[in-house]
Order: sequence, then C-alpha cells, then structure tokens
Amino acid sequence: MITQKEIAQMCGVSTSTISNVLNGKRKVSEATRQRVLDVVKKTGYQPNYFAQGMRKQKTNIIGIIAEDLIQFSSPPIIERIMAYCEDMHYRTILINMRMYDKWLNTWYNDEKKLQSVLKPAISELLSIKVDAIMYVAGHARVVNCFPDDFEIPAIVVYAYSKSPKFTSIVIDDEKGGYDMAKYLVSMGHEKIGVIAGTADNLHTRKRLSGFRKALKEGKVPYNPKWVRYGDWKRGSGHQLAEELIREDVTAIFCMNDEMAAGVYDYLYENGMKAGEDISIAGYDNMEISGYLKPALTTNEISFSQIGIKSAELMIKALTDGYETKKGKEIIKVPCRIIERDSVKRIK
Amino acid sequence: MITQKEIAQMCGVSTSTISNVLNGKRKVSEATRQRVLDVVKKTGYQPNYFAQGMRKQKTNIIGIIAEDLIQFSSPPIIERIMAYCEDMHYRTILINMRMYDKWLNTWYNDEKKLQSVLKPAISELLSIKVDAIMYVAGHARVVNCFPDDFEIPAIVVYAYSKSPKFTSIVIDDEKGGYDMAKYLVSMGHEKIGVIAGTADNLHTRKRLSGFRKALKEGKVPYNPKWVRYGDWKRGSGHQLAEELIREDVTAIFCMNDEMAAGVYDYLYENGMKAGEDISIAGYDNMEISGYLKPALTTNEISFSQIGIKSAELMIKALTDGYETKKGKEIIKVPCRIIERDSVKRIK
DNA sequence: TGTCCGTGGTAAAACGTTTTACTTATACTA
DNA sequence: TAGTATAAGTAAAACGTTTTACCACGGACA
Repeated sequence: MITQKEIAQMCGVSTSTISNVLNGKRKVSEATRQRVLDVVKKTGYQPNYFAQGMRKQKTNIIGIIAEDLIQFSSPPIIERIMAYCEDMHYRTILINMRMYDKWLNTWYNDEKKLQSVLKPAISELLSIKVDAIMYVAGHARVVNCFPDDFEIPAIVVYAYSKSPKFTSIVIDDEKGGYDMAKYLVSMGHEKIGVIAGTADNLHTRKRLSGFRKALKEGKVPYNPKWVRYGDWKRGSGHQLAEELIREDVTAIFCMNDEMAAGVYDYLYENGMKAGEDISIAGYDNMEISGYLKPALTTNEISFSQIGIKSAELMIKALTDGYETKKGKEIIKVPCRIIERDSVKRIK
Repeated sequence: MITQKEIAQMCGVSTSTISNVLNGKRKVSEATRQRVLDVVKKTGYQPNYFAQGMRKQKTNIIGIIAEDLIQFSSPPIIERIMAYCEDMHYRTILINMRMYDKWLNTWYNDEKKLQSVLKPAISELLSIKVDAIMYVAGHARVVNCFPDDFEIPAIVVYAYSKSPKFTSIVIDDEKGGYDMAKYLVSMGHEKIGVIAGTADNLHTRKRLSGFRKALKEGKVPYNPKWVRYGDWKRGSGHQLAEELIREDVTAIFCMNDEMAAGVYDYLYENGMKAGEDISIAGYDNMEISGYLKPALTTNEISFSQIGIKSAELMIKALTDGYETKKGKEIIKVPCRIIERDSVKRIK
C-alpha cells in the first residue's frame, strides 16, 4: 500500500502539504495542488484508515446496535439507516445482539441478559471510537441502553429510552389505534372486538388508549369484554377469535398481523371468511398480510420511515450540533392504514 | 479513555510488559501478570483499536458485502455469519450494496451498475484493512466479484464465483429438484407440471435437471408442455397456473413460494383448493408459506446452514490456512422438504 | 529604512500500540 | 572461576497520518 510519504517524495513536497491538499484545512497554491492531486489519482493512494483514526478523534463511523437482526422490523430499519449514512459519507458498523430466540419464538426479556450483551457491545464500539451509536430495538418498550453521562451522541430507535436524556424514535401507537377505530366505525361497525398484545406492553396500552378515544368520539360503545389480551403470537389469535366471535362482535382489531393470521386459522377451520362473515383488521403490514385470503386490511408501520428519520437525526447531531442527549425528545412516526379485503362495510 | 501508558504507570512497569501480558507473546512473571490484569480489569482498559491496527497488519475484522439486506435470504445468512465470527473472536463489518429495487421488485441486474457499487465497497474494506471478505449474493448466479489476484482471503456466498479461484457456497439445486420430483412421484403423481423460474437462470436449470432425472428414475413421463417459465413473481404463478391446469396436471411444482402464492390466488378465484383439487409444491420455505391456506408443502433452503458453513470456511481460512482461492471449490448445502398440506396422495 | 502582514511551505510532535534489541540479575555448567 | 544460558524487564523505534509552530520571502505602508 502506498503511503502519504511516498506521494510527498514523488511530488517533491512535504507530507503536511499532501495532507492539506487532501483535507483542505489550509490553502495550498493551485500549482502544487494540481500536482499532488494528479499523483494521488495516478497512484490510487488511499489514506491509511488507522493512522487517520489515531490522529483525529473523529472516525466517521456510526455504530449500530441491533437487538436482533432476524426480527422482521430490523432489516428495513437498518437498511435505511445504512443507506442514509452512506449518502452522507458516514460508515456504519453493525453489532447484532441476537436477543431473539428463534426456536422459542420469544424475546430474551431478561434485563440482566440484555445488559450482559449490551455492555460489551457498547464498549467494543467505543474502542473502535465510533462517532455515535444508534440502538435499534426489536420491539417497542422502555429500554435502558445508555447511561446518562454517555460520552458520545446516541439515540434509541423503535423503543423508548429509559434515561430521560436521549432522543428516541418510535411509532405513533396512540394514533395507530385511533385511526383503526375511526376506520372501523366509518365502515359501520359498532361492536368491535380487540385482540390486544400482552396487557402490560406499551404498544398495547397506547393503541388501546387511541382506540378508546376514537370510539368515544364516534359515540360507539366500548365494552371491556370485547378486549382480550394475547401474546402477539398466532396461537393466541386463534384462541381469542373463538371467544370474541361468541360475543357477536362484527369486527376484530388485532394488534399484530401474526395474531390476525391466527384468527384466519380459526375462521378457516370453521368455514368462515374474513370480510364476509366478520371483519378483521391487523397491525404491522407484515409481508404475510398480502398473502392471506382474503388479503388483510392492516395498519402499516413504516420501518423505512423510522430508519430514515433516525439516521437524519443522528447525522444532524454529528454535523449541525443537534443535541441527542439534551433531554428526552420522542419522535413519533405515523402509521398508515392499508385497505385490503378483510373489512367490509356493514349497514 | 485510559491508555496503556497510564496502566503501565499504575503498575510501575513499562508498556511493553502490559502489551506482553495482554497478548501473551512473551513470558511475564506470574506476579506482575496478576498485578497488570487486576489494574486492567479495574480500570476497564481497552486497547485503542487504531493504534493496534496501525501496528499489526491484522485487524480481526471480516468484511461482509451484501448485495441487498432487504432480500429475504440475506438477514438469516448474515446473522449466522456474524454470530459465528463473533464466537470466534472476529468482528464483522457489513456493507450493503442495495442492489434490489424494492419498488420495481426486481434486481438491478445491470453488471456495470453492480461493478460500480462493488468496487468502492471492496476498496473501502481494503482501506480498513479487513482480514477477509465474504460476498453475500441475494440470488444465485455466476457473479464476478473478486479479481484472480485478490490480496486477501475471500469467498462467495449463495452464488457461484466467476473467477475459477474462489470457493463458493451454494444450495444444491440439482438435488432440490430431484428430491421434490421423487416426493411428488411417491405421492402417486404422474402428470406433474412445473412453474419454473426464468429460463436462463441457474437455479431454474439445475432444479429442472434434477427434476427430470428423478422422473426418469421413477419411470414417470416428462412432457415439455408441462414446464412453463415464469419470472419468480406472484403474477406469473397466477397466469401459468391457469395454463397448466388446462393441461390436466395433477400436481404443480413451483420453483419458489412466491409463484406458488400466485397459484393459490388463481385457485382461490376459481373456487379450488390446493391439496384437494390439485397438489401444489413450492420452493424456499419463505415465511408466508406457513400462512397460506392450506399450508404449502415446500423445499426449505436453510439460509442458516449457508451462513454457518461459509463462516466456518472463512475462519478456517484465517486460522488453519484453508486456501480460499486455490481453485474453485463449490460447497453445496442440501435442501429439505417441508411436508405440509398442499400435496395429497392420489391413486 | 524599518515594520508589518500575507502567502506558501516545512519540520517535528503527537496519537497508542507492538516489536526489536538491549540490559540486568540469577542460575547452571565445565 | 569464567563462561553461558535463562528469565524478566525496559527503552526506543516503528506504524502513517494530522496539526502545531515555525520559517522565508516579497510586497505594502509609514
């Protein structure tokens, strides 16, 4: 590999001059500038990354810590982050914490376990001297990832930061629940069942709160018996569908597509059909929802939006002096209802 | 950040000693060793990455170039690679080339475009001085990614290397086609339609060749009219299903699950049902295939296997002296038929 | 004439490791 | 006893940049 020193010799100048030409920190006469540039181009010289990193304090690398790459939300978020950073001439380095147990189909929600993986991940990134860190969660909740006195800019993506210092980017669950209820009411439904997520989950609570607000506004009754709590998995959709149908609801709002698929399972087994015998709505717009029969009406979470928004903020923090840890700021990315065939208008 | 020098002062020894304790290159008396280790632990000292990289030639980083992170095959492959590398104390750095056009739902298969993205990606990784590079393709074909005289170990994952030097890891398409045909024949089918991929595609050709071989062995007729070429997308499954059903086949082997979903679309529209009116088999075992009704029997590609196998090989190249570019070696990872409800036994 | 300033350049220090070559003390051998 | 080997440790060089402090020169100005 050719070094700056060799370039300097070829041009008959000092290395300082080469450095100045390349970084533009100081003026260099046009003549030498051209000479240097020519040689650099001809030789294909590339500054040694480590020497640079050692000298400057900046590395132009943004570290990304993902809770789990396998989780369906992660790739699109991370892809967008990487793309944006690349466009802004930042590199990214990704650490995958593998917190999702694929076989058990469940998160390691043991906080101790998380911390025991997170700590080395962070210190690894710090030792590489990344300029900033983005924590990409796999499911929304309050997550304790950075200490209050964290040394470099950091933001929390797709979850709420526990520390009241850090900016987080989340989806607007409240509005999501609200919109879906409005929509179902606008389709004439007045007995709307809900297959919610786990009861103590943040998503669940916020969506439900938005949901109730919309019902109230629409003067449609809210009945606690029509709300059942599942575990986000297909099986619970199946089971709770039966319970709700017994309650004679005309529509079911499932808080994720996975559970909606479970409802479809139940309908299929009982010779019923979504959008005819009962209306079904989902949440997430997972890939599968377009493949269900009939195709599932659902609330799309735009992971790309989340990714872009977070990356923008991060870059802003690194260039425009946006302060990521001044005080908690929560950026909400809206959802969007994708109307397909599983909700029918009644009355 | 605490430096080696400070540690040295605290321990009352020289930096060389610290280095020797940490790297174990030379013997250090047990007493000082312990003393140093204690201080290191207490202070949480971490060697500066850049200083290390500058001094040694090795960085313990493996570069991963992904054609597209969004492609469904990529995350599981990459996840496994990262996991294995991490276990073996290697870091990874990922560059995503974004070669898949999400909106057009198609690959940028313009070779020039690919090269124009690949070249900077490689030179970026080289400038970071990664120890090795893994190229993770998004769909199998012959790919021209590394020059014959490439400086560091490199392998091609999920595609065939154009250069006859590099090891590649691919799925065993021939066996995949063979197994599926065997299976369908064993279920009593003798008029088997095929919805193949694009005609010139490597996957298509190999699977078809395996397929024909099995038919021959099973003394089941092969009729070119029963083989139709699609474009891997849902729409072509829909269209070709109609054509094949008109030919009175009893089973259709689709070369991916996406097209199988298209077949399901057709059946649904015409009041037919897979596994009852006709048998359908897919390929890939995408997530959706378990959600189709009835669930799709398909040939699973184990992306995890591919990831693990490639990572193993890569690490072996870096430690045991396995030579990645001695001569083309093609590692084939087998598929596995996942029996669900879309193929019925006849006769 | 002397002072000041701007321009274009350079030498050398600094960044934090690893490694080489050297030192000292002690034990062993002939 | 002299010589040699071994063990434990250190000083200093080296890695390739960026940056600081300094220099030389020429022109403008009082």
